[in-house]
This record gives sequence, structure tokens and C-alpha cells, in this order.
Amino acid sequence: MLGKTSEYAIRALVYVYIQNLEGKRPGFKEIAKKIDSPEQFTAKVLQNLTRAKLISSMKGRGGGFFFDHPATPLTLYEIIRVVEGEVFFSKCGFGLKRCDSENPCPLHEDYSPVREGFLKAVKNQTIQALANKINERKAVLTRL
Amino acid sequence: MLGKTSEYAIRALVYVYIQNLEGKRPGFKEIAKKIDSPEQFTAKVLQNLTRAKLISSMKGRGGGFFFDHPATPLTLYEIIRVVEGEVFFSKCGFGLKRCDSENPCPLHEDYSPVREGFLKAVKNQTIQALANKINERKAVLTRL
DNA sequence: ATATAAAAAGACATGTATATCTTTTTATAA
DNA sequence: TTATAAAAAGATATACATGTCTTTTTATAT
Repeated sequence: MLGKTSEYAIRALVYVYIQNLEGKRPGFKEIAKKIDSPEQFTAKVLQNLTRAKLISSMKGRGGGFFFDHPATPLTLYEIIRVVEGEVFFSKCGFGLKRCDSENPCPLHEDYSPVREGFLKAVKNQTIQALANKINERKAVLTRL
Repeated sequence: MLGKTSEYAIRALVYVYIQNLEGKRPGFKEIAKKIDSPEQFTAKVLQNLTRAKLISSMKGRGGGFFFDHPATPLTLYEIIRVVEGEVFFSKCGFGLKRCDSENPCPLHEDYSPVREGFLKAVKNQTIQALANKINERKAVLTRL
């Protein structure tokens, strides 16, 4: 469903958020280690998230990644949109160039509720909520 | 969601099924043209479906692709399983190596219903049912 | 000022999905 | 039995996602 890039992005942001709560600004090496992702690639992903203003960064000694406005909910939808592009949420499950309820592909009736369910889930779910689950030991960020 | 290969596979099988109903055995060139897919790549996809016994083929003059048992329902699930592999249906939406209700990722609760919805849809939907929609003009196979 | 630690940037490498081209095999028709 | 039409097979090409390495920029501490 999601590409690795989106997966790393979400996991990384959750980790950064959790560390920020404790007043820390983790760097990409630490982040990659904690979310079990390739170090340099994770650096690139974080760089793109920074460019897209989903997160901020400081260079130099004591630098790292952090949220400017940690209290503002950041939905998974916004992250996926930045990483995968808006079309990700509207593509026809059958591969047709245009497909809607007026002119459906034969799979439209079954597929569009699934797609809507996914959209709803990622629009309602936030980095903050996921971080809470981690902190409450109701879920984990990594598993080897 | 699905890769192009699965999309072409499903569209091609629907077209073959419809043609078979009229006593014809289309070749890959005709199929590719009718489902708007790249000719040679479609040949490869059909070759794989034939190897996997989802469809049969005849070489030589008058040859082409056809179903041995057109009446036996062929679910999209079986096609996707062959093309994408079984893991396609169980991958964690968060990217964890292992993830289930016992040891969930933070997204599990929201994502697994979506994944189950998709699984249910493709297990209930068949090539025959999709072909019927096409024949009844309730859906289309291609749109440019 | 200088050394250090960190992200940013650019170049490069690998892998996988997607796509094309050419040759071979095989069934049928003439 | 020869020509033809079709799928199968193999080799190659392209695009994009994923991953790594090296250099540059920048902030901080000494």
C-alpha cells in the first residue's frame, strides 16, 4: 500500500515527536537506528520532510530535527500527500485513467469504499495520536 | 494499491473471458489494444498467467488465450496472489516486520480493517462478475 | 579563530517494476 | 511439406524507488 519512503517518514516523525516531548532533538543517525531504517536514506526522507515544512531542523552542534508547533495535529494524510503525491488517494483500483461513480470501472463499486476507508483512517490519525500509543505501551515503533 | 501488472492481468482476463463467450480466442496483440496496455508487456503477463494455469493458450495459427473452465469462478484474489504474491495481503501498513493484534503497530487498529475490506472485495469479486458488468454496459474496460 | 558536530547537498549504486525487441517453438492451413 | 500465424522465451532497455558515499554548509563549543 504505502511505499517504504512513507513508512520511514511516518515512523521517523513519530520518533522525533516523542523525543521532542522530552526536550530532545534527535539526529538522523539516531532516528534511523530507533526506527530500523537505512541511515542515509532516512536522512534524505527527513530532508524532504523539512523542505515540505512538516518538520524543522537545525544544523551544527546540538542540531537535529524537531517540530515547530508540536501541538498542531499532523495527520498521516498530510505526510502521505507530501511523500507519495495527491493522486495516491484517487487512483482507480482497476488502472483506468478516469473512473468515478458516473463512469465506473467494473471494480469501482467494491474498491472505492476501501479507498475511502483508507483515506478516512489517515485523515483521522495523527503523529501525536500514534506517539501516545507508543508512550502508553499500546503499540511499538519497531520490531526486529 | 495494485501494481500495473495486476491491473493488466485482471483487465486482460476479463477481455479474454468476454471474447471466449462469443467463441473467440484473442491473441495478445488484440488484447493489449482492447485493454489499452503495452503489447509486449501484456504478452509477458499473459505468459505468466498461463504458467500459473489461470488461463490456457494455444500456439500457432488460430491460437490465442482462453479459459479451460469458463464456468468456474475466478476471483481477483487468486489473480493478485499469483501476480503480487501472498504477502501482498498481510503486509503491515506501517512497515513493521511482524504486526498483529497481539503486537500491533500504532496504525494497526485503523489499517487492518481497510486491508480486510480489500481482501473481502477481491475474494468476492470474480472475472465472470466483472465481465457481466461490462456486457450489461454497467462499467467499462478501458477509458482513454 | 578553530575544532567539532550536525544537516544539506550532490553524485553514485542497486533493485525492482515496467517495457521493448528479437529469436524460437509450435500448431494450422495451403 | 512449406508458408504462416501465433505464443513462448530470452535478451535488453528504461524508469522509478530505494539505498549509499562523499563533500559542503552551518551552528555551537572551546
